[in-house]
Amino acid sequence: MLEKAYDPKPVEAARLAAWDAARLSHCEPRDGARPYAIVIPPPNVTGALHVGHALNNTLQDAFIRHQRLTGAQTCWVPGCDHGGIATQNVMEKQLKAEKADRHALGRDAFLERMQQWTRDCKKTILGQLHRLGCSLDWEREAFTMDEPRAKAVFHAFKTLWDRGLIYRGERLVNWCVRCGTALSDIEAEREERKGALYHIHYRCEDGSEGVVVATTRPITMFGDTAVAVNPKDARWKRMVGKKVLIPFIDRAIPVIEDSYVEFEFGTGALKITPAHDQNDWELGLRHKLPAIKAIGPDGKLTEAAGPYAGLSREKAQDQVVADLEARGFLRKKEDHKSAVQTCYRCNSVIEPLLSLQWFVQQTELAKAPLKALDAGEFKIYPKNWEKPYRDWLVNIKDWCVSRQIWWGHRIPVWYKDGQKPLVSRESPGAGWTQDPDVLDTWFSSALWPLAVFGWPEKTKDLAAFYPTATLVTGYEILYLWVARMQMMGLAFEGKVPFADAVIHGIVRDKSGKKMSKSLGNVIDPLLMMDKHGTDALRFALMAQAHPGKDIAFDEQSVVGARNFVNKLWNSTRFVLMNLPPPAAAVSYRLEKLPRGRLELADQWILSRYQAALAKARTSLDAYDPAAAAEALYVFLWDEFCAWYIELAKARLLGIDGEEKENARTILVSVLVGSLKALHPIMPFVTEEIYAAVKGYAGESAEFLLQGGYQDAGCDWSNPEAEKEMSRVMAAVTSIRSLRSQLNVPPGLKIKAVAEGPFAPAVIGRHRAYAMSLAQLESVEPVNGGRPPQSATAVAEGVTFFIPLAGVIDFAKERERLAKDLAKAEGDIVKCAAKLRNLSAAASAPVETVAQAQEQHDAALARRDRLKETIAVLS
RNA sequence: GCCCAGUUGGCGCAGUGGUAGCGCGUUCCCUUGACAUGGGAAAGGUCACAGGUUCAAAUCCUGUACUGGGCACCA
Repeated sequence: MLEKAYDPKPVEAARLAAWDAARLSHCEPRDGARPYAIVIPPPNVTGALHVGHALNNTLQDAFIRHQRLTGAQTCWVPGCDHGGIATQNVMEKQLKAEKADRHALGRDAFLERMQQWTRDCKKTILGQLHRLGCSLDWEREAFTMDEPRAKAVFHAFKTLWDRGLIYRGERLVNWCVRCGTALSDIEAEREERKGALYHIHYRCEDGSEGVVVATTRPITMFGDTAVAVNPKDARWKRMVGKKVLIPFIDRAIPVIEDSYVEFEFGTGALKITPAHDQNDWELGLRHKLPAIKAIGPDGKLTEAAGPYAGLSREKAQDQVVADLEARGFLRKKEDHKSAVQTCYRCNSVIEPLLSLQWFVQQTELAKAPLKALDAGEFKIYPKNWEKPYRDWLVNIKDWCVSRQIWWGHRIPVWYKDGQKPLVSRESPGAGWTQDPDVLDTWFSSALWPLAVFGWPEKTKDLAAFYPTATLVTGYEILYLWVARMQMMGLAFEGKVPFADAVIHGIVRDKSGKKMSKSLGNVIDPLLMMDKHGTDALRFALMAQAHPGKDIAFDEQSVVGARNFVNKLWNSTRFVLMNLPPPAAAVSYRLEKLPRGRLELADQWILSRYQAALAKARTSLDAYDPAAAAEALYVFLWDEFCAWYIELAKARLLGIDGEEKENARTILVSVLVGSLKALHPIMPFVTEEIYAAVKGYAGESAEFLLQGGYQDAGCDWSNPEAEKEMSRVMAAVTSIRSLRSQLNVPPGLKIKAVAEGPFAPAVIGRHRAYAMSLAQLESVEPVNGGRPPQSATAVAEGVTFFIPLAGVIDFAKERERLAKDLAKAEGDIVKCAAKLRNLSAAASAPVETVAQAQEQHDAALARRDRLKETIAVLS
């Protein structure tokens, strides 16, 4: 016998142990079954998982389990990402807390510590994924920096090099002063900040007035190599060709013309600093201007800044502005908002810096992904991300892949005086030194779907599971990761790495704010699992995972899901209580039911059951778990438990016979089929229940995943039964409502009489339903008119009179009925308007007209009954 | 500046042409042999605004406002 309340902890532990022991989620490629593979977005080894990871991985697990239940051979590959800058930052913080730093430690010792950290962190993360119930193939664990992946990285680099798609060059790159490394364009985020626009006077070399330039960053003037004005700008025409002097250092720079310069902005004169601004860099190229670095990689001003050399950016800014003002160079200072670029890892302001870096040429590589998108070989769900994705590929710029950090794949290029650089994994010999930089962490991530299957080797796994089916990730890494995987996969294997990308939202706090440690609003998924159970957390997330939308996460939703889990548990308890002992039990299977002899509730629930399962399946096929969760929740709670179980009670308590057996068959079958449908979302409780009931269902699979979805055997769809049942329910509800409003004690059985076209059904074949669900002592036809001292309940096709001598308050009853009447009148107006509309239109569908007519007539009938009753009461 | 989403009861969200739904919360009643992690009944919304298309609009179109996001930026 099951416990009264579901206790997730012991169940989860036991189920995980059993799944592991059976290697349930391990897969070897085999012939015959359709492959369905997913590679996990490898979490960075930066710490523990957060609730966003819980969402991401529950989605994947739901899809994997769903596909497996449909008969696919599924493969879900686990792993972690070394996480480059992000992880190195974590370690640097640790070192700082120990009053140490990586330079003091040295590269080798630092890397050793990183390895140790990585081992611990991987264990934590994979343990958490395991706890979440993820049916990952634990025997395939991969890491972006392990040996097989290192081989893949080298092979990719070498291949791109050989194809001429990798080059080294001095370019203006996004430089994070704090992280001490270059970043790619997408790793620099833009942020609007308040600042000032400074108007600075540059004297003319010949002693004349000179020009006034406007800039937000006065300190870059030490790197100026020209001042540009618009050729059509009469104001500055006189200055063109002359030379002006940079304040404080008096370096002379030419005044040139370029139509890029806007008249309206600032003074119309633009100082040009090719080494510190992207636009200036391009202007510099156009006019063959030299590039002078005024700010170094450490964020401090260089010798070019003369007296300011050695000051930090921030200090120098204040000092230079003060001095400009003191010396009369500052002509004007106005408030100005400008977009600054910040580092996506540490949020500090990025400095455009001229430096020697490695780049991957992108235009060529972007062609195949665009073609794949156009051809429909690659789809993004939801579709609205396809346009930004396409735009990014179309406007793509070369990818800076070198990072001046230590944690990562070292660039496999070796240098020796007088020799061409050599691409090699191993040292080519004495005298050669390896490039000190490492590759962007996204370089190895881009190879992930290939590398986890052993690429570049032509492995069986690669043949079986590449291309993979689905990639599940957040929109924040659509370009950073998704697009790059497409480029690499197509470049190396000629096939998309995954056919579908499912883009989900981010999990926010309950008021919709982004979770962050500093706000203190982060939700720990482990805590949620501890408090409410893993299935509850998973269900809560899935029920809100509408395609592409963010989730406002409230712990209450987990409590609600926990309640649903418990409801499922208890409905099972009820079913088991009403079955014969296992030894005596036959197997209850839908195909054994006598189709022609089922009663209304049976026909109804089977029809609803079939619809719910179909909805759940198609929703999961369409990557819409919220719709699947909703369909199953409503079916199980509001239909199966609230109505069917209640209706079946009478039969189960009654005499043995076909009717009781039918009820048992349906209870067991519908329960088992629903468990299977629910299993992708809540694997633990469904597995536990399945173990308890599968014997009755004639199933022998050890685990739910091994059995596949239930085959209903035939089409149970039955619109007539659904309609009839909904009328019964409405009749029952009308009596319940009356009882409640007249304060009839719930336990008190009452007598009722009924009239109307649907009354024979209520009194006759559905008599037992009405009796038990509405707590009636009896229900009889009206004989000789309305009973005196009775209350009235008007439902569609049937009116009940409940004699309540002494109990009934006539004023209250009139009030109640008046309300119903008003509702009926309102309905009539609406229905009549609709009917008029429809009759005026030639194109109106016949069924719509018939339905509207029916609704109209029903409302009319209801109104008439209510009017009569009110008249009698007055 | 351009583009894309969103705007529905107190809160969070479904709902792509035919009388507005769900969860949580709220009110009243109920410890009746599955479940108080429960049951029953109820209150609560002119579906952001303005036009338009249609017999019929929360739903389709146009515009506006606000919110969020993406992209690109005039230093």
